[in-house]
Amino acid sequence: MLDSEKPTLMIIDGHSLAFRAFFALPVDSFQTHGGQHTNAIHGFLSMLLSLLRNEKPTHIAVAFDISRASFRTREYPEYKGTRNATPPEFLGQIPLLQEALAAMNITTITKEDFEADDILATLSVQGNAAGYNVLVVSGDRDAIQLVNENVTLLYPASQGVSALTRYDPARVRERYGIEPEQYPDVAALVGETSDNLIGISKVGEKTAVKWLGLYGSLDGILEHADEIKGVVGNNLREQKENAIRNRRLNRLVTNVELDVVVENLQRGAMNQDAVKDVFGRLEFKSLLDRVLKLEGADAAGGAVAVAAVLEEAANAVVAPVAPAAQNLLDEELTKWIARETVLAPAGLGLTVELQEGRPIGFGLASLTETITLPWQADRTDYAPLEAWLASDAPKIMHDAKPQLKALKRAKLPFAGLAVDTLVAGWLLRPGGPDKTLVDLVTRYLDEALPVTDPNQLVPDEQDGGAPMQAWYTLRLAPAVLALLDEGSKNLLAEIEMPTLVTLVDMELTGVAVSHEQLAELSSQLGERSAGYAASAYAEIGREVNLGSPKQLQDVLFDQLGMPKTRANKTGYSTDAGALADLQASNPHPFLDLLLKHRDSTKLRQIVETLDKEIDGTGRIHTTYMQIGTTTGRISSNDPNLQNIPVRTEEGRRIRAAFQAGPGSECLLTADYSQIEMRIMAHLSEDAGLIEAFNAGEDLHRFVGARIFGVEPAEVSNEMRSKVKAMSYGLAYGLSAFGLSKQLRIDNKEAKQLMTDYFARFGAVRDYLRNVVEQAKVDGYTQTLFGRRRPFPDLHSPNRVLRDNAERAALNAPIQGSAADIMKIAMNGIARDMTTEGFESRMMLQVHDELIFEVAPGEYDALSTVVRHRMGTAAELLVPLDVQLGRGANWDDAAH
DNA sequence: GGGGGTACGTA
DNA sequence: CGTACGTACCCCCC
Repeated sequence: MLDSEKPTLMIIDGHSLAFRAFFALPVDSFQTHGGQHTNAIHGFLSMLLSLLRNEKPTHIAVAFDISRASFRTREYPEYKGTRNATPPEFLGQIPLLQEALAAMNITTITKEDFEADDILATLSVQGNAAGYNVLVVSGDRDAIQLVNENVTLLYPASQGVSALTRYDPARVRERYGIEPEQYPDVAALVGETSDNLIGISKVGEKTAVKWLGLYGSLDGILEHADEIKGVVGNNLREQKENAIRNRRLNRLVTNVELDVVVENLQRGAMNQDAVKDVFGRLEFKSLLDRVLKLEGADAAGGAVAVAAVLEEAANAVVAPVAPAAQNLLDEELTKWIARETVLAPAGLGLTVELQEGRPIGFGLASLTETITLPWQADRTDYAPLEAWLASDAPKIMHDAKPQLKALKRAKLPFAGLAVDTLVAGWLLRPGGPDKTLVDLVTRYLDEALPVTDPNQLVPDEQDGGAPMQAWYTLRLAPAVLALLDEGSKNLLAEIEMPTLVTLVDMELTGVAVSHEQLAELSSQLGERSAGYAASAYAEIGREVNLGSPKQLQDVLFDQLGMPKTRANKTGYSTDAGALADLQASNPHPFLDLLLKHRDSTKLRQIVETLDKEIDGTGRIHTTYMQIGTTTGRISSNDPNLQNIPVRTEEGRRIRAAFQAGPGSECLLTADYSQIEMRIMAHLSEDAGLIEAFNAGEDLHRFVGARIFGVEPAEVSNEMRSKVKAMSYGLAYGLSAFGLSKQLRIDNKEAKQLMTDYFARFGAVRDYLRNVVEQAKVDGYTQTLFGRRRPFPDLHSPNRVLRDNAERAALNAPIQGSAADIMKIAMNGIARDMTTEGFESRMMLQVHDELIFEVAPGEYDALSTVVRHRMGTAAELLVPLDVQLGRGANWDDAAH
């Protein structure tokens, strides 16, 4: 039987998880108007609802302790004796929780003289024997001993209960270096403070694991106790009774006599009235929504499916039902691929099933058949699959990037990505809500993608396994493509799909970052912030949270009596601009200290975030979001490497920590200078602006000379910075008001500046006006390479919405064309680097900048490729200027 | 724990 | 009353 066909039994340690929830959630924030505390119940139920949604257990039970007393306390009265008295706020929450569970038709189990753990152990053994996939949910590490091939432990990842870590045997081995059944031996040796079980002195996890590796078990260790040297050896011999006692007590009982059998724990319908009553009394509004939605989801899904079948029947068309997956090998698989490829020349659907970034299975689909292929890293009998993956045979995928990353990690060559439906859907509706296969299938096929087999072990799988996903993806692709205009289809094939493949390599490559430098920087910034904070407190004679806008308002506007700043939703602004205004009108040392404190804490926070992301090889791997923006840009997250500071000296020290990794020679940075202004010159065909770029003169100096009627050499710094702000602001829809504010000049002067600017560069104004007018007619804007962005709000009666849409519309073609150009350049560079066999790697993209790690001896050749590809990515009326830099780190490599 | 709000880093 | 993002913290809610 396949795992996915087995029923799933979920057994939960109610007491341990409720107790964790109690400490994870603030007790004061969760109480009813009647004063009943509810934080433990809330936390537990919230976790439970997530589990029900993600894991879809067919059978479920929650076990509770009856009291602290059990056979263990009779045997060893000190057992759990160090525990503090149960907090009074926790008392009383358990019966209410049990009442809520009863309303949800979930069985709760208790057993006199036993702990909840023993009930879990007993049910786990029974479920395993009866052929269930068993999910044990517990906050007690002793449950690790229950893990085996069919039993997975979900253990809270941190203090709370929201994130659960899956412990299967492999994960236990990885985390503890032992087999699951050996865990009690480790715990017996080390001891368990929370249970008041004292272990062997000086023996920690490392030593215990080492001994187990040598002697296999606790018994083996004790037999060979004489062979163990040193102080720990003595301790073992002297204190072995502790270990023996601990082992006796931490062995879970697997034959507790229970009133229920596993088959009777089947999930049934909730009693909705009872649920509403209990949740109502607990005053859980959002949880009630969630629980009713969960219950309703099954029913609604069924209704839609029935309706779809009825409708199809009426039309006398065969209902779209995914073909059952076949499992083929060797010649059969070869034949299948060959045959279906001929029948479906547009491509086959492919879904790589992942677990923690590794491939664990493949789903292939033609329109009429699907194939399922489980995968293990060491298997070698899938030659036909590997050959097909590596070939140019077209593949149609959904959200291919993580899948392609996984293939690369598994060293499986891949080629032939024809369409990614996620990206195609984004081109159709950038900014739309479509993020998943379910979203797109609903919208473009008007079908409900079947909910997965409820026995599925993998969480968040709502779409029916890899073969079925592949089948829906294959059918979705033409539905989406049919709605794309020719330009967008071209953009998809020529720019976006190659970009996706390029990003795969960049993400896997990552960038080397010095932990030492970041740590040093962090401590310096930490000391600095502490100093600023102390001085700031001294100025106002008390300590406040400088990070709290609310508390700052008290200080500034009440205590110091400063004039009110710009209003926002929660009071008055305390942002850097507002504080600078205050400093000008009401100078006070506190303001300056506050700004400096903000600056240093912000930088420190960035440093800390980055430091945490450095992996075992000293590198940081960001994830690029190809569909993350409405304009066509790429975004970066976890961590965001596109907003690393650069403007201040301190910020640049962070960049200096990004360096050429071991074995490489240096970093190369390449950026487009003023690409958006160049695009404006191109699109507007403004003669003055084109001349400015062709003159080779400093742009702002050139423009300043025209506007102020002086020679370029006579343009002062002040004039230049005004012109610069004006030029950049243009592409954002800047108003005279905004310009005056930014430059801190009066509105009249700003207006004059704009008038003078457009007197010389009138085509720019005409172009910007025209973009908006055209967008009103078409309903969308378009970039140089045909990327469209719809703007429904241009006709909104709401002035604010309309104005916002106008500014976004005039910016979209400019920002978007720059994004197109950069993507074209990246793909060209990646292609050249592959075909010419470079060892160097492209690592980062920051909108108009690329960063490479240069292999020894490759700098000159690489810089030639980069300059060429970036410089020729588009043919504009003005040259594309590319600045290159070289250095040992990102800061040095900036020119 | 999660959402809204504010603030701020980048292009 | 300047476009496009992502993240962290505070605060308040459940």
